[in-house]
Amino acid sequence: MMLSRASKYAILSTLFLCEHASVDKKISVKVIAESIDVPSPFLAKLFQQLVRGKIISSTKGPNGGFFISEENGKKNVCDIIENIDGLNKLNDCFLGLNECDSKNPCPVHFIVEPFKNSIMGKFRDKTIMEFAKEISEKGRVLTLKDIMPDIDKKD
Amino acid sequence: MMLSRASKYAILSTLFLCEHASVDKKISVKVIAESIDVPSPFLAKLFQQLVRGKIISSTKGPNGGFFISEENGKKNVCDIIENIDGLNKLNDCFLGLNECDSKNPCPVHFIVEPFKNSIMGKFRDKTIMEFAKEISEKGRVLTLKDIMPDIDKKD
DNA sequence: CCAGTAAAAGACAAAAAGGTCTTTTACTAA
DNA sequence: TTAGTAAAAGACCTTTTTGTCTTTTACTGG
Repeated sequence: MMLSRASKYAILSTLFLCEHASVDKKISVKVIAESIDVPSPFLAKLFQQLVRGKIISSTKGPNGGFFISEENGKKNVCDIIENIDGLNKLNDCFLGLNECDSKNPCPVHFIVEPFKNSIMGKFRDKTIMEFAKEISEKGRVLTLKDIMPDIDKKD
Repeated sequence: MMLSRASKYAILSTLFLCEHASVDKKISVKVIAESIDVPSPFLAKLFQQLVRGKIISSTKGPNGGFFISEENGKKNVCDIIENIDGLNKLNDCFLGLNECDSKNPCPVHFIVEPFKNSIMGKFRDKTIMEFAKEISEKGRVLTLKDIMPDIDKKD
């Protein structure tokens, strides 16, 4: 039950887009990659997939870039994970057993289960837009480096 | 914060040894590998490391094999994880941020934190021997295939 | 002390994850 | 309509993880 680095990048950068981008303020991979501190060609690849999965949107050309459409904003974090890792990754047994449930639990099943439910709940209950909003209201910074580069003054 | 397959194998097979092996009933890699349903040369490698880390014990030759000494039995699950993956693997931020604490939490920090504490507690509070005992008392089977091969009738 | 057994050691192979680079396509503004 | 910009696509490389194989070493029972 754990996320690949790709998923983590995807979650962080999508939330980043929620906070900082919109239809008329698109952001390029390079800028996001630097803000989130992630290799940009790798992020570019990821973004292609997220676009195909309708998690984020993009337009090419000058003033092009990535952003969150209204439709995109309604997705939730589970959708992101599902799109990159497949949702089962989070549901899989902590110790890797392929049969593991309350009837036939692995040694740590009853420790892990409540957590899984709690986190999946959080990840499903709110849209990414709500999630991002909640985070920014709590004064939480999404970037690794808490220094925000001057994205906002462009345009 | 997640385990490699190696760690999972290590935990399962160590608990298996706790239940089924002792100084005068050593078990070979092959038997364990089959019971736990794990590739045996891979397990063999892992076991070498676990022996070096004093998590399990071994003797070569006829009637040789792996077992849990009294000293070994006092280790806990964290020791196993630490020996294979390094303990930080479990402590790392869920989203991969390298700065993530209550002062500067990642978006899911407060969801993940209680779980981490709870599971680490469970993994540290009991020795592997106690852990294994508790599991078998609860009628819990450790193997993937709940069919136990006929290890017990040997010797 | 010899034959056989089982782990130790370490070289090797395969697959997956992570990361990079180049070319093509689409768009926009001058 | 053309020049430049930025994503799309896909080939390619690197590292890590997982898994295999062969040889050596240690022990034991006869």
